[in-house]
Amino acid sequence: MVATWIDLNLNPTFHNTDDTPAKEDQTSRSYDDDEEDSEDCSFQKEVDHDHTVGDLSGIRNENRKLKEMVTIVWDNYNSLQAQVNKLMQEQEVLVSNPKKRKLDESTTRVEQSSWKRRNEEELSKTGIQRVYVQTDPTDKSLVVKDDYQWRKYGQKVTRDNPSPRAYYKCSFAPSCHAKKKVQRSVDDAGVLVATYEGEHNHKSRKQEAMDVLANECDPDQISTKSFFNFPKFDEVLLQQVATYLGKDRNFIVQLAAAISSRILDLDL
DNA sequence: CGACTTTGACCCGCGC
DNA sequence: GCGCGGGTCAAAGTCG
Repeated sequence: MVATWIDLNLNPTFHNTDDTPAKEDQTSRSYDDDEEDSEDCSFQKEVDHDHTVGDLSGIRNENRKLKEMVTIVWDNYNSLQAQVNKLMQEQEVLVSNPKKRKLDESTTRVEQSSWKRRNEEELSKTGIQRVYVQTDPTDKSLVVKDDYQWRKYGQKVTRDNPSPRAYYKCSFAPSCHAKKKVQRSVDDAGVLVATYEGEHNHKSRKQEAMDVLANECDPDQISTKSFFNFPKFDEVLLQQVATYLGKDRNFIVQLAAAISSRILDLDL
């Protein structure tokens, strides 16, 4: 049994698209080898330097591609989330307002949509935004993860809902006046309803991460130090991507194949 | 030890 | 004025 250490880090060799292990072999030479052939040490340094520069530009390209992919995934996620919220709001309007439901049933589709639009406009006018999040119904926590950091300051049981309502302030309070209320839906205990009030006067964690990433991609800002200190990325997004990839059979099969081929390479 | 959560008490607006 | 209910405060507890 050969003990094999597998480097699962996103090291500079992962983007090596031409599948030439010769370069990798050069960089992974042992220190003993370097001591033995000290004559061509300077030459070796040059080769290593060129190789490192090549690696860095490769990482830079890879970083750009990843950023583009993440942006696309994030935009798709947001548009889907907006559609879900819209549907949930329409459903809640019909359930929570029997008078309006009766009225809506007897009116035309055009009238229905115009009334709903007015309702949404009223919400946006007051600066209140409602977000619906599907969660595990058995999970009793009132936590809605978003790009901001919140501090819980109260919890109340309200008359119209057996589920308690949690009150959050932005962690940057009192300088930031943003607030949110989180309560389970009366109709579906698996749905958390987050009501946002006020606007943040600072950047979200995602925006900060994107800024850092943008700086990382800037060729003028490039340094080996910043490359290996991977930016603090949006945890939620990362978790979602990880979950998605974990469910993808093809990805798992390809990952297993890549790992096994790497093990075989190391044994040889 | 600081940041955060919990929870009972308090405040305040609204309807009667 | 009184009671009710939603929102907030603040002390105590918890956690890393």
